[in-house]
Amino acid sequence: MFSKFLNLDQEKQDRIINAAIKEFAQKGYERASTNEIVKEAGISKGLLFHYFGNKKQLFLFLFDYCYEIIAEQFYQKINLDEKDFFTRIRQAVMIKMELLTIYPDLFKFIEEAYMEDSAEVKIEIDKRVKEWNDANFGKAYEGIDFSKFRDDMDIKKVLKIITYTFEKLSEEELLKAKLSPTHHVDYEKVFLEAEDYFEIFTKCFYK
Amino acid sequence: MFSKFLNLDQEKQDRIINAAIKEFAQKGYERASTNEIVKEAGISKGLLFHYFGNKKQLFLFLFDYCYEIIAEQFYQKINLDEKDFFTRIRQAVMIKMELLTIYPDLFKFIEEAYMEDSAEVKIEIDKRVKEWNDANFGKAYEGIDFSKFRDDMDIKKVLKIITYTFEKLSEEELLKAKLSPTHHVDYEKVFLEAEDYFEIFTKCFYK
Amino acid sequence: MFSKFLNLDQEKQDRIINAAIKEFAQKGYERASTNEIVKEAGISKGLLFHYFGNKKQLFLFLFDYCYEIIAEQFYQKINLDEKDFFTRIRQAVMIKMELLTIYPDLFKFIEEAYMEDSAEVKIEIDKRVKEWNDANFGKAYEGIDFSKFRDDMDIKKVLKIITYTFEKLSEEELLKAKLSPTHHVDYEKVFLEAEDYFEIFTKCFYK
Amino acid sequence: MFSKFLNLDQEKQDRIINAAIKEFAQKGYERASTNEIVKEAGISKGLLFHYFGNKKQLFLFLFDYCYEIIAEQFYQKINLDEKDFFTRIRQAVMIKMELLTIYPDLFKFIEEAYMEDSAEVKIEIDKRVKEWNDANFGKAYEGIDFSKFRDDMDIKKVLKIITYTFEKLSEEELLKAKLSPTHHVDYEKVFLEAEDYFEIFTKCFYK
DNA sequence: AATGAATGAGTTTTCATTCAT
DNA sequence: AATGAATGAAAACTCATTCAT
Repeated sequence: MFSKFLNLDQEKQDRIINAAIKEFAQKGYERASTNEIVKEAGISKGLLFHYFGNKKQLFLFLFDYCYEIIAEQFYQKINLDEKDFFTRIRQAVMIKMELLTIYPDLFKFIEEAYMEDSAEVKIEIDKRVKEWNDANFGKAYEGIDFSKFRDDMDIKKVLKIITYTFEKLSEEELLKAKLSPTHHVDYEKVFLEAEDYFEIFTKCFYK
Repeated sequence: MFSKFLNLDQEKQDRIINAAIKEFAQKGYERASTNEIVKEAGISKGLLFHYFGNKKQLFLFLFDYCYEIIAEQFYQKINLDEKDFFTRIRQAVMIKMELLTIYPDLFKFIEEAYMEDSAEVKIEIDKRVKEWNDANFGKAYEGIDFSKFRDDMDIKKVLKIITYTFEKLSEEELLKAKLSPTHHVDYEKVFLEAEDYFEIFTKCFYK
Repeated sequence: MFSKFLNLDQEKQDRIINAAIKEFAQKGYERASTNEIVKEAGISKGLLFHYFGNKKQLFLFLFDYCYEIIAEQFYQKINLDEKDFFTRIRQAVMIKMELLTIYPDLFKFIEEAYMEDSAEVKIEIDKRVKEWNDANFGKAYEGIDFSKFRDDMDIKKVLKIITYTFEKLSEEELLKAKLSPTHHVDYEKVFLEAEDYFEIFTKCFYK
Repeated sequence: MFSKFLNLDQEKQDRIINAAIKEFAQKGYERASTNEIVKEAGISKGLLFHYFGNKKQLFLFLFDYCYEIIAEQFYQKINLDEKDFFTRIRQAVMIKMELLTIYPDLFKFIEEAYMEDSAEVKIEIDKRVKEWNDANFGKAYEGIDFSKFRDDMDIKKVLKIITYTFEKLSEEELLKAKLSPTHHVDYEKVFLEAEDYFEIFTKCFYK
């Protein structure tokens, strides 16, 4: 599919990818300009289309690219020997924060992509997100000692409640950051707040 | 502000509003075409701008319009005499579903508006959402008997967990619907699933 | 022609005239908006066209109106008993400056009108200017004692040289004023400079 | 800046330049339509903006282009060895007339540009005119034998009187031409009239 | 492979003028 | 006389995509 592009020398690939991610992250799919991308990447107009066919395919390629990098890094850093659920989740939250500071553009891009509602692109993104979630949900919980959980509740639903809560919390923090003048997330505060929720969940869901 | 528009006969107002909501809901702010809106509404190009000044003001007008209708209907239908939290929430979920089937376009539009990331419009929408939330969060929980909740947990965080869970559940159901061939939400299934969560929450959070 | 308009009570006429002059003076013929004019004048859209037919006729009406007021004032103030040419010219320059400070809008409008190159309007304006000049050239020089001038030169050409010089000088000063930050003409400096030219002309053209 | 445009083959450049000059000369900046220009030039709408960015830049490019051509031709034709002021001026007038018949459109465009009062463009044009005048005023009078002039008058003001007179004369002739049915300047008559003025000036300003 | 000139349908917005009331 | 809603052609400008070189 993108084999022509992937055969380029790494430096050129990076130039193009970074230029494109930057533009999409800043302006969203619709407003992003392929003109700006080629200018920033220092390549010709025709070449971009030679490699990616059209804007949509470029966008989806980048989405997969970003997702893969982040996922790979994530599973490399996480310690799957840790059996306690909450310790594992705590780890995951910290790693996510770490990656956020290392790859802010990739996260920004992914975040924008999630919210993209250009009909053309949304369905494709949603499909990919679903696939990724299905594939990785199990992985993230690999080796967890679920015997610590109460027996009188559907454990799948319990996990969902926990996951939903942390997802919504981080969405809210990102929104707050966007509306604040500095645009910065106060990670320490977030982490402290998260601890409170861990405590509640432990009380509720552990035996 | 929009007094010229609001003095029109209801039928014409509706034609314009429906055409605009449809277009924005389908394509998002940026891609929506004022050309399409006037064509669908059967009015001239100039008239739309005579009433609304520009595309952005039209969009924000529609947002307020949709929000007001839905909120008004919601608070008309909900029974604020019901003191039990979960019974109240159960009511709210049912009313929301009912409204979703009566006004699918309004919800679709609101949903898209939330996710809009055209910088021009996003900030304005976020502002409005924050105001609405601040104003209505208290209202929805008016008269609730919070003494039934456990005393060893921060009740605000508990309420957040519950709210987040139901929000995420409905987001997921809407996404599933979009990806399904029929585009329909299976309300009965959703309701049954919700019951399971109510049970878990009651066990966890009530004394 | 404009009898409908001229039968209005003076106050309403003035409101309309002032609003229109202001708009045209500020933006020129093409960019001036009839919308702004009616808003400023506090009348309806239809009425303006009821009185003046179209934008062009309104513009030409205003041109005549301004010209008449200024000319009338000018010939009222000038002392036609003064027989010496240069004293008379000196008077004329001073009166013009005085009127410029009393009726800045009218002058600004006239000035803009002269420079108007909307083809539609330019020819009409040029025609009127020519007519006015022909009619008034004689009048301005009424009673002048031309016997003081040298006999070996065509006096008509001599007068033209003098007139051209002062016209160009004031054009240049207006341009300078426009390019300066304050937009103000330094009348005193202009007057002193004019004196130098009077001296040269007296030396050259008087016996 | 306009390097993309200047790399085109001459024929295409000319087509575009001529179409644009024609449209601007006829209608002035504001009323000129880029649509008409591309139609006349036989190029696509996008291309014009690819080359010139926007209407204003196109206009200013044309102004510089016209000015340069005319100035270059002028200084190529004028004989700077001629030391007598009036002979030199006579030469200049003739060359200007000659150029006016060779490049009527360029002159027309420049003339309209001078008078342009679209605020957007006027300031830029005025700036350029001032620069050109400062740079070329000295050049035109290079090598002139000013010792022939009377010593009892400020020579700078004398030169201004002479320049103003000829400028106004040609303005008047152009206006007459515009109002005449044929639109043609009667150069012979103009030249004869100019001779009369030369005579007056020689009598007045030479020793 | 690589270029970048060229396209043209598309966008939002403006505005003089009309006309039913 | 007076209103102002309604029109729709026209404006400047954009941009993903193509294609000859």
